[in-house]
Amino acid sequence: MKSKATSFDIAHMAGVSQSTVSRALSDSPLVNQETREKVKRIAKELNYKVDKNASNLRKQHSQTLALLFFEDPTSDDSLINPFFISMLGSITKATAAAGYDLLVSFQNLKDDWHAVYEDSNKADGLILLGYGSYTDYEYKLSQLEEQGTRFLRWGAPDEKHPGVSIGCDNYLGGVEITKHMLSLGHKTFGFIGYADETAPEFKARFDGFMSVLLENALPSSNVVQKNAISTEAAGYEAALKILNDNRPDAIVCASDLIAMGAIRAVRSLGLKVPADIAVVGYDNIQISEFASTPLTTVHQNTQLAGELLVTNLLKMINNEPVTDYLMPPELIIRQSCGVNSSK
Amino acid sequence: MKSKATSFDIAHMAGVSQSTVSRALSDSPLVNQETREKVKRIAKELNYKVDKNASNLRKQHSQTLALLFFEDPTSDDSLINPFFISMLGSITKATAAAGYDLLVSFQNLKDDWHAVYEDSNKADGLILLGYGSYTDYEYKLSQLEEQGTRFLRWGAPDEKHPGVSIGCDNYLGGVEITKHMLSLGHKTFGFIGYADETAPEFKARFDGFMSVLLENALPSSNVVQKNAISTEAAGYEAALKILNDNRPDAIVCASDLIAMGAIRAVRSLGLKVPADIAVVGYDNIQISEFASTPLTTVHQNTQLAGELLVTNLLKMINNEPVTDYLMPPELIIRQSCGVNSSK
DNA sequence: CTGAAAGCGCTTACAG
DNA sequence: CTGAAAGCGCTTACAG
Repeated sequence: MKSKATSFDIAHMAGVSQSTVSRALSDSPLVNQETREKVKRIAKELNYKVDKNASNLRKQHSQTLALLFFEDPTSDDSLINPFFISMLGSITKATAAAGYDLLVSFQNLKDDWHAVYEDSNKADGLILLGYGSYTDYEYKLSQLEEQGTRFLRWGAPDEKHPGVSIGCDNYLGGVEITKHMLSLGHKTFGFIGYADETAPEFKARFDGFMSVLLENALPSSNVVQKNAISTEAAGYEAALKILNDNRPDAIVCASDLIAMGAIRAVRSLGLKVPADIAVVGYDNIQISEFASTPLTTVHQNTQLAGELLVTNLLKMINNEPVTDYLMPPELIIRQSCGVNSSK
Repeated sequence: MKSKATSFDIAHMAGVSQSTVSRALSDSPLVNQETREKVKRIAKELNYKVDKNASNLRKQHSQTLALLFFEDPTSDDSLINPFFISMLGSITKATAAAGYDLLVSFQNLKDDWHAVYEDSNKADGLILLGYGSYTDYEYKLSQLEEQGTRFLRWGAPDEKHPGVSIGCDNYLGGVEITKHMLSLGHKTFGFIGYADETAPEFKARFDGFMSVLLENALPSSNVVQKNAISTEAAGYEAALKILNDNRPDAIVCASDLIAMGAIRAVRSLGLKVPADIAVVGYDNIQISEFASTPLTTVHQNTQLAGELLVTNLLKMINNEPVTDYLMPPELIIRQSCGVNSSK
């Protein structure tokens, strides 16, 4: 293994100064066309690549964005929430398109903030990605802000939280899905998913759901809500509890994973989806389309979300103003509610 | 935004030299207990973090691993192969556990190798992850090696390829799945998936499959093979072609995604899985469990794979010897082949 | 145990 | 258009 070439090696071979090499390689207009070409040719021959550490140290920025996944502490190790996974792709691409590198790390919302600061040091900006409540971490967020770290949070804008956030309008998603249910004649509901501050996304969906019921003068006795984390197993358990007590027209689930479990629960009692009980999910994860009964759900445009996150973070880095943004949700009607849309 | 503190600031405040600060912070045994504590306290107060660029430049290594996804050029943008996604989690964790950072980038196998070299410059080692053939890229791989880059390839070891690789035994996977089919009495088969060098993983699965048929003296006229890339749509198309011509006992698919499509095709003709036709997949992606008919498939231990990839790459970086490794596959029997295992 | 000094490989004013 | 020089913020021999 030969030691790597430096700009001095190239300078030597090209018979110019090292400064000129640096200029030529960065396409500075200050350098003669001919010189530039010669330098570039030699650099190529030597398989020379600028040392990022040196370059970044000198330039005082890292040309790197960090993506911090805050894991759902409840979900098991091997199963990352498919929704986030799908955002990873678009974030990676948007980052690369902007000429930045992407540092990815998984964080535990509970304790690993030390690592966050570490990362904030290695990156020009941070993207915070994770379900769940940042409520207990406002303090940390403030500290991040105070420290001058540029960061963007995925999630619903919330005046209680420092920093700007980009998210999907979960309230509106809940509204749309519920209107759809009502239009199909469903009147009594189960709702599965946390509906409190520990899961702001779920709560927003639930609130949207309830608002439509209220609007339509349906009594709150028409709905029974059960907490559940976003897993198939939790959805199954919760659905079973609901079905043991009563038999609503429909079960509204705070996530697709929960919905998968709910469908299994319905079936396990010998009932059919959607003939006996309708089920809706949220997220439009890949499974939802291929499920035994293709799931009616709400799509969140992860492609757009990733791009928005990256371009806005870049704006922050360039000291341009950035504001909260809420993306509209998109209702995807499939078979699990009793409507058969064309495939 | 106040400018970041440096080790000199701390040195000043602590009344010691900057070298001592550096030593104290890195827990050098050379520094007095009391001094260390004072320095650390002040560092904490100032929210000081070592500048990685400076530190890495000085130490001449980056303490970073790069993960390069080679995208299946055929798959659409938004859908990353779930199998790889699942490896991302374990790789990230293993990397973090080793105290390294992870740089993630998506590459196009075709042209973006420039970026690979870039990355090789920013990381101490590279993990190459992607389906498909590296055949055309041997040259690039050699160049990487020549350049002294430490890299590990995910995939079947292959003497034609430079570098060491860690992979799953696809041949054995094909063997096991086929033995299972035979034990259920299936005798005629469709096989969906490329079975040539462009897709070495698929080919190995196919070869394993064929070897068992041969062993059992089944004529090759008992199998019809159709090419397909790893998508639901391609699986659907290919299955339809097979079913239009003949009606095998079972369809063996080179991936779960293909199998999902095959199942849809079988159904679209009014046939049932597995009653009329058995279907098997490969990968054990999340969908396979929740599919309309839970899929019999082959599990690849992504958790282990990720750890193996990281620990072995770290060994390479430390100049320890590393050899190719093939992980055994694991047959997961569910309902799509006609056997009802306990859930 | 501690400090002064060198140097990692760049970029970019400064001077010509 | 080009070169000589400074300096980004560290780590680590070297000297005490």
